Amino acid sequence: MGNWEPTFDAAGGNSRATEILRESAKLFAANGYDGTSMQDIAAAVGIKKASIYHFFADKAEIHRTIVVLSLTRLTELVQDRQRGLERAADRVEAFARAHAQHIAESAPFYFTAALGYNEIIDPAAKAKVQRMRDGYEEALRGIIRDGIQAGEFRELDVKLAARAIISCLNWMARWWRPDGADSAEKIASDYVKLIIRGFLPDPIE
Amino acid sequence: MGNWEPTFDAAGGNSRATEILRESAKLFAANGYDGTSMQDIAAAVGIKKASIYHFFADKAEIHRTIVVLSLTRLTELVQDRQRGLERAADRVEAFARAHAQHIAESAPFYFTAALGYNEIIDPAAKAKVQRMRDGYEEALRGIIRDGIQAGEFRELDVKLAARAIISCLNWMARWWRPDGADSAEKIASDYVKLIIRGFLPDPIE
DNA sequence: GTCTATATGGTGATAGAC
DNA sequence: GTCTATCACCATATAGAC
Repeated sequence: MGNWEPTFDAAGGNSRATEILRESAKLFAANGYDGTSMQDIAAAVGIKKASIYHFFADKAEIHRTIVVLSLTRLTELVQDRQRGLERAADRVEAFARAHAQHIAESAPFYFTAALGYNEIIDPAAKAKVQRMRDGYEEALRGIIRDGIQAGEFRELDVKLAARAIISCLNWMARWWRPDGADSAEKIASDYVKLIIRGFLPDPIE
Repeated sequence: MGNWEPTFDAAGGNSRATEILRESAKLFAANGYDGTSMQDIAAAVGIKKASIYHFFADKAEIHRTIVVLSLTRLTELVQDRQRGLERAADRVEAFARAHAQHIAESAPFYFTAALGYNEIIDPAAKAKVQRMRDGYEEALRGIIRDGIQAGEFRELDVKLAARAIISCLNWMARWWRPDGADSAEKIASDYVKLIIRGFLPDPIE
């Protein structure tokens, strides 16, 4: 269904654990953390719920693992895709398209990672996720800063600008569905072009 | 804590019902719908949980009521605040500021309304909320359309533009906290100005 | 590694006294 | 309008056989 699946193999290389993570991600996304029972997960995998505890200490650990893996994949993706491009506008667009690709490939998975990490109770894990998210945003800020330095963008509030774009992308994960008219990547690209260009008409010569 | 509270009185005029709604809103926002038990709500109000059922048929009705009241208040607020202004840019900004005011005044309350309405199972209520949200977005689209017609904005994708601004506002409800450096209204205003102006420098004369 | 069986506790909701 | 008492259910998690 998407190439985020293989990354799950990083979680120990165990195939059954991978299955549990994958099915859990779908269920968490569809029904929420509390709305998903261990019984639901077991049924989706095709085992009994007690068997899950052979691989994960508890339900929270499943969720935590999903969030970290998803954020790791997201960060890799956006970094890779913008690298090599010259113009800052193109780099921002590539960044956004990569984010959108991650949403499209792993809608349920992403959803949990980006929006549901509040469920993480463990303080250490929470801090780690926060750090990952900060690093992710900082990557976009760096691109925008480069654009200003190159004279391609005006002197603007970098933090605000990065936040505006990421807000559009994160919110998109809430409403976008694969069966819609436009692909996630197209919408992301349109957002970026609209925001970079602004609403104002060309000045009259 | 905010002037959304009086609107609760529309819910029958009963003071105890109002208390239940207010405390529930806070708890839903803090811990989620599933993460909030009838016991939690009762304790916050200072009654026993069985008493809640004298005012509301079930837990879902409490949530549904909160969502509808919040969206009603939000729609009134954004409509009122932009009326009378002339320039489309000012009207968009007033719209966004009003939305931000609603977030600031009733952060927990708003949160539930804007982001948690997925919890609504009842199809009729769900449709109603969807209609209210559509009406809300359409109000912003109307302002942008006016701006294009007046030549103040260029010919742009109105739906996308409205969605971009609302994405920023909705996402802000996720991360903004009253003790931060900037007020919600200031951030909303900055978002709008940034997006309307765009990232590009003035053309060299 | 997977199972059956079960411990333990919290949940939404109801009955009925006052 | 608020209470006590309780029901029926489902949750997470564990024990221990195979």
